[in-house]
Amino acid sequence: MRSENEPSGQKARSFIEEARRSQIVASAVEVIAEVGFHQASLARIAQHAGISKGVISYHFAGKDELMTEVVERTYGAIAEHVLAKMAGLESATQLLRTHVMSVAEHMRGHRTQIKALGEIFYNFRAPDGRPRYGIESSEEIYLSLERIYRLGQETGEFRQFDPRVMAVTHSAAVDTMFAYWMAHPDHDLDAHARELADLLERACAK
Amino acid sequence: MRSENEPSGQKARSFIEEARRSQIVASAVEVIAEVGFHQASLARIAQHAGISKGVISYHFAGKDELMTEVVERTYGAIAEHVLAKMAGLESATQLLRTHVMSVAEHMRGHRTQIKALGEIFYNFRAPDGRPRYGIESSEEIYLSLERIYRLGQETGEFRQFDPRVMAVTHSAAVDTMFAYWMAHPDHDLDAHARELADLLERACAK
Amino acid sequence: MRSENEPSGQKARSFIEEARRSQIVASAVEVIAEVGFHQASLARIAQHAGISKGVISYHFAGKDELMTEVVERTYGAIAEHVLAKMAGLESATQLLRTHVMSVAEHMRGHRTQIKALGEIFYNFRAPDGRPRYGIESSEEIYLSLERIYRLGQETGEFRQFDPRVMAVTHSAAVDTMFAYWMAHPDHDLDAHARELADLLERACAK
Amino acid sequence: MRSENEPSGQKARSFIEEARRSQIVASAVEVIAEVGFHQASLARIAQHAGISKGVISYHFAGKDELMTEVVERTYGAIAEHVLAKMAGLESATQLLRTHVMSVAEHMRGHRTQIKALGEIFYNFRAPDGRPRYGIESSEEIYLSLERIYRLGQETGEFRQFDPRVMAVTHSAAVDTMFAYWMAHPDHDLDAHARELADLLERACAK
DNA sequence: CATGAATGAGCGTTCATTCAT
DNA sequence: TATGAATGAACGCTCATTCAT
Repeated sequence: MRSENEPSGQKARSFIEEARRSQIVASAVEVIAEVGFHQASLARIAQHAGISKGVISYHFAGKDELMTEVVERTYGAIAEHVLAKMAGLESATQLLRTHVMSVAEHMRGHRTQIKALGEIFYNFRAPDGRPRYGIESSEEIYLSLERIYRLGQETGEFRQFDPRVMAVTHSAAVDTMFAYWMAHPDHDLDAHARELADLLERACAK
Repeated sequence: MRSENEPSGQKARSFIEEARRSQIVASAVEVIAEVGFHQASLARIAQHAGISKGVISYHFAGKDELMTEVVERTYGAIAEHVLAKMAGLESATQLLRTHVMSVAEHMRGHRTQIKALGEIFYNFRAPDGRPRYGIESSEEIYLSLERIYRLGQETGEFRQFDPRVMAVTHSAAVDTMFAYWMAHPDHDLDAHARELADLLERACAK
Repeated sequence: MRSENEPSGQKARSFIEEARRSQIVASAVEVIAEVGFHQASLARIAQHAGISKGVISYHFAGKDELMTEVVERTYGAIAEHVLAKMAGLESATQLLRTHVMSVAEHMRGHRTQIKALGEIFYNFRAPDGRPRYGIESSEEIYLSLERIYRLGQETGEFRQFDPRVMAVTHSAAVDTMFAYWMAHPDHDLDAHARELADLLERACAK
Repeated sequence: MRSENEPSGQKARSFIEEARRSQIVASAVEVIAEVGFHQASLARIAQHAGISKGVISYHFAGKDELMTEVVERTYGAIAEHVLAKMAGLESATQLLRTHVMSVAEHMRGHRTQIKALGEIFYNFRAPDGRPRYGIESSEEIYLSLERIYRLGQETGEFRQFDPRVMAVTHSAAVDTMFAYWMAHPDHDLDAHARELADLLERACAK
């Protein structure tokens, strides 16, 4: 196991190692998206990547670490894209609409990754049986969205409502927009996003 | 399989059998809710019920039939409750609000069942690997909700919008209200439901 | 278990009991012939007979006793038929030919029974793993056939040869004639029997 | 399954792997010969070989593949030996006698293998319940033997008879010679083979 | 670094048998 | 007599993990 060699914890990974990790993560994403979390065995992931099972064990402490890495990379990519789009905007309405639209935008180009992300969020559990990423781990998102809704209330753009309920609903609506689109690939994602933005905007309006 | 012991093909289930099936279904619900679909092995379900593994195989053709039964019973109970509450209502606004409120009402008394239901919906797959209850099987719900929203548009209560997006969002918001409440048991479910009803009502308002 | 009630071992079976045993044996024969010895579970045999599994356990000490009964009844029927045909014949050649022809005759009307018999002979094993009816249990047949061949040698009809090899070969040829006919139902069983009788007769001729 | 660990699809088997497969096949042969096909579970075969159950699953796709391999290796060895002995012979009488004698010769050194082969032939069934190697799969042998008998008829060595009946009988006689010898280890196999060759030769003679 | 090999626990399922009613 | 119910062992198989090379 790699970590045995790095008691200090932070030694930089070699280029080769980084490449292997990326390759394995990519393979994991594809396999999970295709066959689901539980059918995505290390054997299948290795086979899909064209490497031996042992390689995965060598580069990752276990299946858990691999899954965690998938989540971090995939989730990070969404956040990066969305935050870039929202940077500089000042009105709550604009922020709200931009969030919905930019997530949809990102979805279109990253179906597989987001599918895999959802599978892991929903299925990955600690050895004690408790979900590793329960809804608790959405707290960060809820806080971000709440900030937008609170801003709108402060500026007077929005009526008074419970920002937490709005954030939870907003988040759920966006996630399900993705799931619906995955199940109905001909569905017009852009139109859905626009309708959803309207919906949320009106729900907040005074 | 049960029929091994029974000459006649279609005999109604005996009282004892019905009791056992119910007991097993109940145990399955509890185990699934606690450890998740995939960790809910027949061995665990049997152990939890205090019976031997073979009993389950005796009363159910297989894990599939057991899961199907759990879904039918649990989902049926929700539908029954909600439909009863909505019966007789005529205004789309009332229907919409009642749907949200009555689902929340039911949730409060059936946490475990609904948790298990979600696990099965999300994780149960056919032998070919395809989800048994994918988002496709929400079609029925979407159609029901669409009917409400269309009614509102026809009566002039609601503005023009895409009823499908509204239905999908409504459904997601309700499901996530449940998940959020499960993760935060002190959360005020009723208040959330009321806020959500407001939110949806305003989103539709002219 | 029945035998518990009859320490003396020989109490006559009631009419009802006899009927049940016959019914179960008949069902066992049909099931074994259709799906093979190992797939012929008590459950399947009971289901095929339209009775509950428990009935079999009640009337037979176990699967072993049932199988033994099938063998005895089926084998007895063949012996009865063949011996009747051979009764009164005196020349070894006639006896030999009649044996082959009468077995074939019986086969035509008892495909299922003989198929089942073969399955049991070949597959039925004692708990220690040893075949219950190995080739050792053909000893009786071999002795009968040997008697015919010895007779022919004594009367001068036949040349000198090892009667045991002839008997073993004769028996195998007849059994395989059946197996071949089962696999090729359009095969002309009578013609095969006649050819086989010729073959054996010539093999013995001076 | 082996391929899990192997990137390239068609790589030749390593020496070690080949050794393990041979070891497992050998163990399977011994266990099958001793306790019969159906009692020969993977657990027993593994235990007999002194390895864990998983090893078998690792080297063979499943029980089916293992059984198929046993058949191929064992049957191949017989064919090889017999064909070598028959090569170059031209008279039908010689071919016939050599076939019987060389099979017997091979039997003497491969009791266990041939016993196991018989078990598999008779008991191995496809998932649909149909025998994997029924009497139908003896067709190849029948054709070979028929060729010999036809040759004899053409050259005038043999009288006219149905070559198929002769082939089926020949094959059955040889198989049963083996079974008889297995049950009676003191039986003189060579003498039996010689007697059988005489028997068949005379049965064909003009 | 990477591999192939091996492990052992756990899975869903089948089945002969036992037993109270 | 007959039944439905229940048991528990064994089955083939999957899989994350470990390890010598």
